[in-house]
Amino acid sequence: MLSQKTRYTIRALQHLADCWQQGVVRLDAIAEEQNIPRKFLTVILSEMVREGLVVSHRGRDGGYELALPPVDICYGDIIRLTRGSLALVPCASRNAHETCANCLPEADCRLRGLMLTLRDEMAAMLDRITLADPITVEAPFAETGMAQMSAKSEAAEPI
Amino acid sequence: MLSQKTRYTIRALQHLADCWQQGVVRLDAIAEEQNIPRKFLTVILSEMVREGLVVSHRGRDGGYELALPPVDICYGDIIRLTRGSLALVPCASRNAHETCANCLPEADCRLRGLMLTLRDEMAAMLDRITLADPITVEAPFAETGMAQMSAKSEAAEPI
DNA sequence: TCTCTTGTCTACTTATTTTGTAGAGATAAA
DNA sequence: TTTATCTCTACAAAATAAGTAGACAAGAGA
Repeated sequence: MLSQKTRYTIRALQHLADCWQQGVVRLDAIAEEQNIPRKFLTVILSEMVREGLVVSHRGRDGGYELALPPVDICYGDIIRLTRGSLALVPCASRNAHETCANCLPEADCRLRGLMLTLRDEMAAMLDRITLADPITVEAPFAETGMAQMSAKSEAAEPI
Repeated sequence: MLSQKTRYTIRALQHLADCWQQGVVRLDAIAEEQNIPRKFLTVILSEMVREGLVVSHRGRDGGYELALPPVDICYGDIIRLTRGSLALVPCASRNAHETCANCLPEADCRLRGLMLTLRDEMAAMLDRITLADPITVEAPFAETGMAQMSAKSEAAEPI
C-alpha cells in the first residue's frame, strides 16, 4: 500500500499541476481543497521543496508552485521520492536495493525474481504517466458494474 | 511493500510446491530451509490451513502439503489472501474496497483512477503466474549490470 | 495404553512505522 | 513594523508488524 503521506503528496502535486502557470498556491488552499491536515501538509510540501519538485515563496502572498512543468513529472518519480522505491520488496528495487532479512541468497529467491519483473512492469506504466495527463476516473464500485477503464495514455488521451 | 509475513508465506508455499506429491513436509524442515522463524511459521501455516490452501497432518510423521496442485495456485491469490488486496490504495481494490480517509469523493480522485489501472495490470500478471512456474532469478544487482529478465511466461517457460 | 512427535490456538509482548502536532523561527510585502 | 506565509526540529500518539509463550490436541508406534 501507498502510505497516507504518499497519497497526500500525490494529490498535493496534482493540485499544483492543475494550477500550473496561474501563480502560487497557498498551503491553506491546498489543504482545504484536497482535504489534507494542514500541519501535516507543511511537512510534506517542505520535503517536496527540498527534493526540488516544488518551489516555495515565503512571506506575504507566498505559496507554492511546481518547479517543473507537469508534463515533466511522472508518477514513478513521485513514488520513488516519497517511498524510496517502486518495488514491492526491498531486494527488487532498482533504485534503493536492500537485501531482505531472513531470506534465501538473492540468486536463489524466486520471490525476488517475480517481484523484479513486476517492478519493471509497474515502472513502465508509472514512468509514462505524468502530472499533465488527464486521468478518467471509473465510477465507484458500489454504484456501477465495473470497468470502463484501461486505455494506455498516448499524448493527451484520457487514461 | 509486501510485509515480511507475506514474504514468508509465499516462500513457504513455494517450498511446499517444490515438494508436491513427495509426501508431507515438517514445519521444522520448512523453517530451516527457508530461513523463517519457527514459531512465526506456525502462525503462518495455520492460517494457510484455515484458508484451505494447505493441508496439515498432525501427530507423529505429521507435516504439511499443498491442498491443490501448484499449477492451481497463483501469486495473485496468495497476495490477496495474506494482504487483503492487490491494490496500492484501499479505494482501488476490487476485492476489498474501502474508501480512503481524508480523500476527495472517489469519482473525482485521479489517484484512484491511476491506481485502478495499475491494479489491473498487476493482477493480469500475478494471476497468470502460479506456484508451478519456474522463475529465473536475475543475478543480484551488485555483481552484474542489470536486466536479463523480462519474459512473459507462456506454459512452462522461465519467467 | 503410554509416550513421543508434530501441529493448533489464543493471547501476549515488543519493535517499528506512520500519522500527525507543537512551537519557535525566517522572510517578504505593504 | 506588522502581518501573512513558509521552515524546521522535535516530539507524541496511534497503528501495524513481527515474533514469542505456553497450554492443548491428535496421531503413530511400542
